[in-house]
Amino acid sequence: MLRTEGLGMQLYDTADLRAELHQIGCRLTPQREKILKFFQNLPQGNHLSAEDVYQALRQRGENISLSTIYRSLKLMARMGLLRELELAEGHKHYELNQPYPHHHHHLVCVQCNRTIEFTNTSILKTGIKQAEKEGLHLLDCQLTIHAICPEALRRGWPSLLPSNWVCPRALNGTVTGVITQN
Amino acid sequence: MLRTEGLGMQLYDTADLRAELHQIGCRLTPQREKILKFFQNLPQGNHLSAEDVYQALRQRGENISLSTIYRSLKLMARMGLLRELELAEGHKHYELNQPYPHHHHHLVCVQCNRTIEFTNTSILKTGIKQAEKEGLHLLDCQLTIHAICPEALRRGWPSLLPSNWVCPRALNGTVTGVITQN
DNA sequence: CCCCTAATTTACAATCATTCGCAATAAAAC
DNA sequence: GTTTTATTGCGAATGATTGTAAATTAGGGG
Repeated sequence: MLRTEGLGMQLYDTADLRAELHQIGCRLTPQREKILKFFQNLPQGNHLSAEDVYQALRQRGENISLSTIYRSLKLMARMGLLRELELAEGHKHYELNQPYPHHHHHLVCVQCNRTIEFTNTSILKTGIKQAEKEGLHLLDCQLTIHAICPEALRRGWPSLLPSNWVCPRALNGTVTGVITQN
Repeated sequence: MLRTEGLGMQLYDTADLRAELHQIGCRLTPQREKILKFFQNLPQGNHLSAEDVYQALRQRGENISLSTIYRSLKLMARMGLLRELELAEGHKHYELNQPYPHHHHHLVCVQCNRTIEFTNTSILKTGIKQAEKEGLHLLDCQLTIHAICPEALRRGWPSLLPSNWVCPRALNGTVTGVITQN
């Protein structure tokens, strides 16, 4: 249903989501629908934790329990609707799992946690090919590059950084959101 | 020192490790040396948690505290000596970060946690290029493919699996260790 | 070779993201 | 509508990981 090569989706409306859920014996609940909609309306480059989603929905007057958020995020990640990201912050982050034209990867500075998104179609192709070769159904495919910025290196690293020092790269705009083409 | 394109290493002896540590203001301790040696003598395909390392060293009569294991693993991952893997088990796993000929990636079934390793040189090239482009020093670069095996899909998924059911693919040999060439 | 200082280890406590158990609720099949 | 069974919500529990403070040790300088 609207999938591109088995990975991610373009747009899921209520009926699509219900169908997808029913297919695996699950039900469509208002909570699940709201959570997915929330991600679908989020600007590119947002990586949210369960707590983030909880707070954001709460501010919109939607009182969905934190447990339900956790359960829904995990479920949707396993369905391939969301991507579970393991960047550098010590807890999982989620984003919409988008198909080809928007499918992207992450470059993270382990010192300042700045995250740069970039696209690369050959990686996706590799993922699809590899899953197919093993006879598995692809859910997600992400290249994560861990790196360290030169500013942090120069200051002495990893233990010599004064605890109040902030990596200069972290100050250039937001932590996430930059997209570069390959 | 023995690096290949700035990623990973072939062999680190005591002097190399000391030099690398000193360069960033850290000291070579017997604990750190033993932990790295331990990983260097491990067969390909092992992904160990901090607890695993703790137990393994303890069995060899090396009593290194769990805290030290945690700190050393993190330090060495940040140095690019080890890779921190976020597969599907809910805790981090580590393996030696090896350069080009042995550098590899992971395909994981989110249902049975079976992990398949595969190599692909173009991905490493992409990682190197991308880090360079952003002016960052590359530490690691890993493609993680999340997928689900057809056996689990057929049984109804994700909630219909009886709790005592084991995905058949999980029974084909060990959970980790298979290497396929691209 | 010994001293000194800062880095490190250790044991233990603390944290904090995530999960669990269970009663209450509500999809959706009939 | 009734029934079945997935799901929610709450609070408690879990468990990986990190913090703390005292004791130890690496390694540079005399």
